Amino acid sequence: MPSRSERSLADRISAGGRRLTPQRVLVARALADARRALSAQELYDRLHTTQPRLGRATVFRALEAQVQDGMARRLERSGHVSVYVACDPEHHHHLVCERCERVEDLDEKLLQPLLRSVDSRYGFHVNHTALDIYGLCASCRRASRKAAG
Amino acid sequence: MPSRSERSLADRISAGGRRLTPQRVLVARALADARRALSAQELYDRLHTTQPRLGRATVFRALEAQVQDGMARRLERSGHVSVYVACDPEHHHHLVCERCERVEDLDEKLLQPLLRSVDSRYGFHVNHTALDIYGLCASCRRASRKAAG
DNA sequence: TTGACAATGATACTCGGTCTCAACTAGCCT
DNA sequence: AGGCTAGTTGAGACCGAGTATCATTGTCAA
Ligand SMILES: [Zn+2]
Ligand SMILES: [Zn+2]
Ligand SMILES: [Zn+2]
Ligand SMILES: [Zn+2]
Repeated sequence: MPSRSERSLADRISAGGRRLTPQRVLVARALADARRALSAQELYDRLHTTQPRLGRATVFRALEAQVQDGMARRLERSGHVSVYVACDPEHHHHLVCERCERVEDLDEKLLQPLLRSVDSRYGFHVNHTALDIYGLCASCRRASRKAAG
Repeated sequence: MPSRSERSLADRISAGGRRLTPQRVLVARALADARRALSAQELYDRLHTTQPRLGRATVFRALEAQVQDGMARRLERSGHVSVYVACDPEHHHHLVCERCERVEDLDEKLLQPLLRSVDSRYGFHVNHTALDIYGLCASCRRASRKAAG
């Protein structure tokens, strides 16, 4: 019954001239509901149990389409596996909690001083930066502090 | 003839209780001479032409050993391929030139303000950061300015 | 409604990387 | 120098993520 979010989901899929198929809706909703980064295989495993007719290649294609349509971003996680996270396309970088796996967006403005220094100190002209910060999110940090006493 | 650098190369391989084999020397020297990031396959292709007896698995193993011994670092380049670059183990991040492929080390101190902000603004406890900055190095930048007029 | 053509799903395939194992050898001990 | 032994090599089987192929299906605009 989440007709609002469902609606906008369908709209965003339809945008860009893509056909609105049940498979794409399925994948997009699953990724959005996860609220964390998942690999295509993980997503396929989850969905395949309840949707036996869903193909593996379709999941890969649906995720790729989401990336191109600005509904998700692909992160190259160490170990040569791509993971996908539902989020806006503008920003570029994430805080990834190693305990609960949640992904938080980093304010791009915080990168400006670093990029300026790179230019001035190294004469290096920055085109693109790949940055992911791993650690403990605020809530996991509180929980672990409490547990540690 | 580069007996000094050759010597220290052998020393560094021997350190950590590893046996000094011609294959390891071969791989280590090739990576050091390249002065840029290379994938295991690229390195194998280069070496295999002049050393037909060198095995593919050996190159992968030699590179992995170099990473563990602090002679090289592995970068997860986009497109699920690992590339290796000969450099010290202490620093963590690189400026990668997209024209000449050279890799330059980034002074870690430049990251401190960003990491502090992440802690204070998001309450996020940073364990580890993966950062690579892509663009044009100083010399390629000069060359391209000159060419563009 | 219908037809063009995008999308799906099954499967074959590619390719980076690892595993296995018999043959080899670096390094140590005598 | 000669031998021992455990680490290393190389060939090839294997694995797993991702892509390509192609007949079939389904969307959506006309
Ligand atoms: Zn995000
Ligand atoms: Zn957390
Ligand atoms: Zn470096
Ligand atoms: Zn350059």
